[in-house]
Amino acid sequence: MSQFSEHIRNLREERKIRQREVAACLKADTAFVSKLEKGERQARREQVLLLAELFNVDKEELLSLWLSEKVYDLVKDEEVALKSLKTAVKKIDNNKKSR
Amino acid sequence: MSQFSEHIRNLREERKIRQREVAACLKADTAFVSKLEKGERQARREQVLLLAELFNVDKEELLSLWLSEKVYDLVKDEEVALKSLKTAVKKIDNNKKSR
DNA sequence: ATTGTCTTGTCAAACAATGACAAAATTACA
DNA sequence: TGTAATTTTGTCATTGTTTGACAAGACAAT
Repeated sequence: MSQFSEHIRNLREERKIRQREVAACLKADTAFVSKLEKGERQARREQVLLLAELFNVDKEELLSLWLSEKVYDLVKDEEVALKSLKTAVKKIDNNKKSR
Repeated sequence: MSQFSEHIRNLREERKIRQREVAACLKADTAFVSKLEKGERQARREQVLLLAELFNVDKEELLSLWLSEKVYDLVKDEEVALKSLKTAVKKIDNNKKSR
């Protein structure tokens, strides 16, 4: 269970819709949706946008949550995780300034 | 050119060794090393450790630089990059506390 | 017991990454 | 300039990973 997967499950349950409907929106089957909601599969970017539309939530918010999950997965097993993230933040800050 | 790739090139040049020797250390060919140094290939974790040994630098430092590069690559094209990184940092902080 | 919903296991197809090779380009220097 | 060493580029088969489909099982509600 990840932040993102819990979130989309919550959204779906709040709206009282079935996995089948989410599946239709993503053109996938319910097994796939089940796995998304349990964090056993990662959504692709395009799917995140479709979900945001379906649930009528802010796309940037949902994308951000999705991306942070991917980042977390990338670094979670490393001692140097925090340090690396901070370095990455600096790099992005620098790029922003120079643009 | 990435931070990491520039760094390993600098290390090599400081020590005045050839790509051929780096290649031997990694059991690869010089073409591969060239690409590493130009950021056209990403090193694997194991290779980073070998490089740290070869250049006699701190493994954690080098791993950290390598990982931050991967993080950066993951988020660099997204508007929500910074926000996502900050969310990931929080998640790691939380995990630390709870352990 | 039947129906609808969700979950699990498995697998082939799609996709991406790696490392090898050959050949071209560049550099060093006799 | 010639040539030997080094580095770079392009290409490609191999390998590894991810995705989404299917079938079957579990669970819940009635």
